[in-house]
Amino acid sequence: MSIYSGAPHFLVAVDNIIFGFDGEKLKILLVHRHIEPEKGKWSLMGGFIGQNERPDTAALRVVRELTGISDIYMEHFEVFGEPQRDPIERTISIAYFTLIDINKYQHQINHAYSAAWFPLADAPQLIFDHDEMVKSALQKLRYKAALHPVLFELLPEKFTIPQITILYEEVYGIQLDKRNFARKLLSLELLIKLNEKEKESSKKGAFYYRLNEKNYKEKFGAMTKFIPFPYV
Amino acid sequence: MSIYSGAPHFLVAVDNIIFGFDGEKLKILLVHRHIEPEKGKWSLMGGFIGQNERPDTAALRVVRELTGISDIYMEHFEVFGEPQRDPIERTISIAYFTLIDINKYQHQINHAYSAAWFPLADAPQLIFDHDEMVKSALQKLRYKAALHPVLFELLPEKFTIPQITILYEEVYGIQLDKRNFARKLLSLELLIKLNEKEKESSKKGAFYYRLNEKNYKEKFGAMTKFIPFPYV
DNA sequence: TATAATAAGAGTTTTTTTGACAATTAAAAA
DNA sequence: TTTTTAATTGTCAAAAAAACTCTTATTATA
Repeated sequence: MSIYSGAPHFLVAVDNIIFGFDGEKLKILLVHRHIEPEKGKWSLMGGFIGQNERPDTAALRVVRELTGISDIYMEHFEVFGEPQRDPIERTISIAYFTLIDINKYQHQINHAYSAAWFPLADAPQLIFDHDEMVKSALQKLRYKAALHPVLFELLPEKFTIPQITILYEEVYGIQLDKRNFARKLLSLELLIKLNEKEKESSKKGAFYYRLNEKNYKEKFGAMTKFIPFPYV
Repeated sequence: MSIYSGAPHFLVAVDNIIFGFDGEKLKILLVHRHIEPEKGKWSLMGGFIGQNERPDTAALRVVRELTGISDIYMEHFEVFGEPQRDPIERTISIAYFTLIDINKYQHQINHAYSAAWFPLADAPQLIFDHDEMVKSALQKLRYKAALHPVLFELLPEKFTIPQITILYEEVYGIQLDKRNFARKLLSLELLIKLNEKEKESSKKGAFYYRLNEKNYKEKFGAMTKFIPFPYV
C-alpha cells in the first residue's frame, strides 16, 4: 500500500479547444453529447487520462480520435480544477488549445462524435465550465500569436497575404494596415512566394506563398511583435 | 456510483518553485526531506490537493505553510504527468512559480520544513523530476519578465535602479547597459522617486524608488520589451 | 476594343524606439 | 583639499514602427 494513501484521488481529464480558420471566421470544433448529463448540449472534445498515459499524450489522442490526425500544434494553457465544475464527480481538467488546418482535415472527422465547427462569435452554450475554457484559450492564443508565428498552423499549405491578414484581424478583432502588416510578415523571411495566384476573391489575384519550414522552426521562438499591445 | 467509474483516479499534487532575490543572486526556496523515499534530499515545496480544494488554492496553501505569507505572485506554468515520475505512486503534479520578497519574509519561514534558500546556480540535486521543474520554471519566468514588470515582486518596497538592473542581469544571465535600461524603466511611469538614498553600496548613494501601484496594475498586462529576444 | 472597377501590392515620409557611446556629479574616505 | 567610487544625466545615429498614396494586374462591361 502506498505511503501516500491518506491523500485523495481524482479523475483527471484533458479538454481541447480546437481552433480552425475557413478563410473568413475563426472557428472551434465542438462535439455533441449523446449521453447524460447535459445530453443534447455541445461540449469541447475531451477525455480521461489513462492509467499509463501522459496528459499531453491523452490530449493528442483525443484530437486524433475526433479528427484522424496526429501532426498538430497543441499547447497546454491552464488547469481547471474547481471542485464542483463537474456535477457527477469531481474532475480536474488539464486544458489545451490546438490549431489545425480546417480544410485539410475536414473530411477526416470522426462522425461518431457528431462534431461541428462553429464560428467563435456564435458558438452555442457549452457544458460545465467549457465556455470559460474557450474564453481563456482565445486569450492565450492571442498572447501567443502576438509574439510567435503560430497562426500559420491554421492555414493550408498554400495561402495568400490577404488571407493571413484576414486571419490576424479575425483572431484579434481589429483592423490592420495591410501595407505595414504585409511588410512585417515578409521581412521575417518565413514565406516563399509561389508562381501561382489565387483568383477567387479578386480580379488581380493574390500570389500564393508557402512556409519556409526551416526558418519557421528556427524563428518560432524568437519573439516578434506581430500585434501591438494592448490589442483593442 | 459515478458514471465515470471506469476511468482511473490519480493523486494530484501541486509543486511550487519559489523564487527570491537577495540583492545579488536569484535564489530558490527548497525543503529538506525527513522521510523516505529520498530522505535527506532536497525538494520543492509541494503537497497533495485536498478533497474540496482548488489547485491554485492548494498551491497558495503550500507556500503559506512554509513561509507564513499569503499575498504573493503565483502563476501556473506546466503540468508534470509522466506516469513514472514518482516511484511510490503515480502523481500528477501541477506546477507553479512564485515570486516573493526574500527580505520581508525570511524570518517567517516555518522551521518544521527545514527550508533553505539556494542560489539557482548552485542548488543541490532535487528529488524526482524537480530539477526539470526548476529549469522549466526559470524559462517561464524569463519569458514572463521580458514582457511584464513581474520582477518587482521579488524586490522590497523600496529599491534602487541599480538593484533592479542587477536583478534583471541575474535572471537572464546577461549584461545590461545601465543607462539605456534605466531610461526604459523610468519611461514606463511605474516608479515613484523617493527623497531618500541607499548608501550601503556606494558613496554617492542611489535614490530609492517605490512602485506606483495604480500604474503597475494597469500596465502589467501591456507587454513591453524589457529584454530583447532571443536573450543570450 | 476600350474602359471602368476591384483588390493586390510596392513606395515615401514622419515619428518613435532602440542601441552605442562619454561626461558629470554626489558623497565618503584619504 | 583631493581622491575614489558608483550614480546619474546626455547625445547621436540607426532601426523599427506608423501613417499615408499611388500604381498595377486582371476581369467585367460598355
